[in-house]
Amino acid sequence: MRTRLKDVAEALKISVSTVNAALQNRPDISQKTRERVLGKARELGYLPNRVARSLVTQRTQVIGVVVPDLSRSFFTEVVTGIDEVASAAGYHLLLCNTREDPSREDSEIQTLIGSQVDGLIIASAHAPSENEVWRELRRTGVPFVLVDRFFRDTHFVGGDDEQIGFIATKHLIQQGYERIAHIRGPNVMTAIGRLKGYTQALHRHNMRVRRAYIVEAQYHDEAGGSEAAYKLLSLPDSPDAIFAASDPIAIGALESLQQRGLRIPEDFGLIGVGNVRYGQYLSVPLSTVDQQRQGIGKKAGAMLVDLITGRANPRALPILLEPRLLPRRSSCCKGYVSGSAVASRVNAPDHQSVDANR
Amino acid sequence: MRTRLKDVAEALKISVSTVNAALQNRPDISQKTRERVLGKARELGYLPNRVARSLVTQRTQVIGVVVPDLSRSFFTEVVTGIDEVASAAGYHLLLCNTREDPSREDSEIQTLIGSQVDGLIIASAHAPSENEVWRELRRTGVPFVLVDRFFRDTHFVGGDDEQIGFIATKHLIQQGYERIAHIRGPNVMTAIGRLKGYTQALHRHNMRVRRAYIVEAQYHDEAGGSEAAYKLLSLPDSPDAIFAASDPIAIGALESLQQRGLRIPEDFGLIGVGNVRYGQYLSVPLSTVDQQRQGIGKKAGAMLVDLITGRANPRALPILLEPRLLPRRSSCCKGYVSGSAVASRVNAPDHQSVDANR
DNA sequence: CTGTTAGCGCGTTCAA
DNA sequence: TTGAACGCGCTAACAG
Repeated sequence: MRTRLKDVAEALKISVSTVNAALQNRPDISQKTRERVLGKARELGYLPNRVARSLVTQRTQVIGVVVPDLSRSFFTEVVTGIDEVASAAGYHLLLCNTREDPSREDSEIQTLIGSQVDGLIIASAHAPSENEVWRELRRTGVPFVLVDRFFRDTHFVGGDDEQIGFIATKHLIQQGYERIAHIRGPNVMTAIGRLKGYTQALHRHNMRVRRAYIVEAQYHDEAGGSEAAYKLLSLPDSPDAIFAASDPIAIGALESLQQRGLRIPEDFGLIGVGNVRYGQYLSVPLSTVDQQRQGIGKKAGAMLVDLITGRANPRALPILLEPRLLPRRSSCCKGYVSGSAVASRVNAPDHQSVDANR
Repeated sequence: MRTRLKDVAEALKISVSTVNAALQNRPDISQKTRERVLGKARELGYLPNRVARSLVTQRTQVIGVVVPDLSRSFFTEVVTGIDEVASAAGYHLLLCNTREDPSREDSEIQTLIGSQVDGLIIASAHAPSENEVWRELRRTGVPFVLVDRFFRDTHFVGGDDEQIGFIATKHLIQQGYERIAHIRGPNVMTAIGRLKGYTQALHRHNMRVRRAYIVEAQYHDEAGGSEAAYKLLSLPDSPDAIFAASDPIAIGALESLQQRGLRIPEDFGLIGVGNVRYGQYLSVPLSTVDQQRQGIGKKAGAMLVDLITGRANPRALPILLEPRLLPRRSSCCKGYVSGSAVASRVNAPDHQSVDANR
């Protein structure tokens, strides 16, 4: 059913290794045989068996990709970025969705190693402490790059979360908001970094950090964002702006704000993170910080390919992509009544259309 | 560096095949040896080499997935659905992004076949005529399922596009709109089906189909939707509602409508297709038709797994998932002034939160 | 230039 | 209950 090298060889009454050499365009094969081989191979529909090839070459041209949640746009965009550089370098992606389950992550990584992937890109679901499997990874020597969640002494590519928190908060301050709250993400690196940036920006501008102004939600949970905003608005001395750790949180918050009858951005400022698609088409165009999701994927893919081919520095050094502020109407600006003044100021620095579609 | 069966065997001074048998939990191995083997295997960090295993078993436990554009949410949601059932059945996904390039699709499918994938799920970039590679697919006997784009005599899972077009248009008619235009997608099956449903609905309600009311845009192109709507509004007898073939098109159209100062839904009705995330949070919550994207992926995955394991009917029969109308504010309803009456009517049938997150 | 030979790591006979 | 031998399809020495 499947044509093998041997079938081509027998049809031509020559040896397997000659066929092989001809198909590899090796120079030590006569033009005539090469043509005969190519012709017959095509005629019989020969396709090289990459499994057999991998067994001997010890390379699969496959990169394992491990993500915690395929249904979140962050990860699919990262995967898209990875695929772009990986496929250009001749690699395919073997995809694993761990659904935020650390034990599943461990077992998936093991089967990926068993699959002889040439390298791995992992967005880990593990808490910072329990990094068991990576000993295994190190032992086998499979090159791997972490994205989104960082661990010591590993190759890492991610957004610069402190910067993200810092520029988002600073932006709100500069727009004249005075009581800035933060809806933070769960207890993972990225959320911690954004929180840190938030507090730093407040300090830098001599504003105090109030515990009550910091509430938590899941990154992808609009309802949670809504609740969190509701809590904040119920405070005795309620805030006049929110830096949300993600766009979905911000979108949820927006609902609460609007239900409360608050005018945005006049009464209340709002900014998120992630630059989700359609953020600019929301009932109030949402200011956000772009983390360069595809860029993270591309960098990670490029780094891994370099690691595989030995072109990269095997010393682990983290790469942080610079975030970009995308001010839109939801935070621009307190005091403006509406309309064109804001719109024109907002359009210029908005890189969305340029970068989101590449 | 990598532990092999042989290494475990030598460490234990027993034969490879005994180790193998022990690891497979075959009953004809004594409890004692089994434990010794398991212990040593764990100690040495043995992971079965799936490449070698595949070479002999002729199965890889890998499903090839071919999509034309990873950056479109439709395909990533389908992939998510596929992964859900595939991983549950013990399969991994080998992902290929063809970037809408038919020749790339052909070559990718070939390397996937060469990779000995156990099956393929393909969202084809090919125009209906040029189905070259599928002879190859048929010849090799690799089971495959098509999604999104249909071809004769193949296993297919997709949305019911005629239904989609029909119920969307019918909905606009029932809401009292009278001059209903259609921004159709490009010349592919899905767009043709939706167009057909559109014309059928008009006929059914004794409304005429006007050529000028049908303009074209790319599915994922908001700017194109915007232009298309602009054209429609420039018509002498301009429409009072648009059925857009996708949500992004509808979102683009929405911009044009608002720039024109039209009140939605009072002056103008709008409905899209796809149930993109955040559609309900847009400046006007967007009515849409849910195609069940993840459902398509799940069905396709389940069908392929059945095909691989021989449980499925090898006769090709297309599966069309039933679309669901999600009426939101953008089309509900002409004559209503605003607010709560609409909102409450709209919330009940909105399945988004239920289905989008599974 | 072409053919022969020897593995890659594992699974599956069949003997012992 | 265990071990030896063979083959999956291909690549890479080396021999002719």
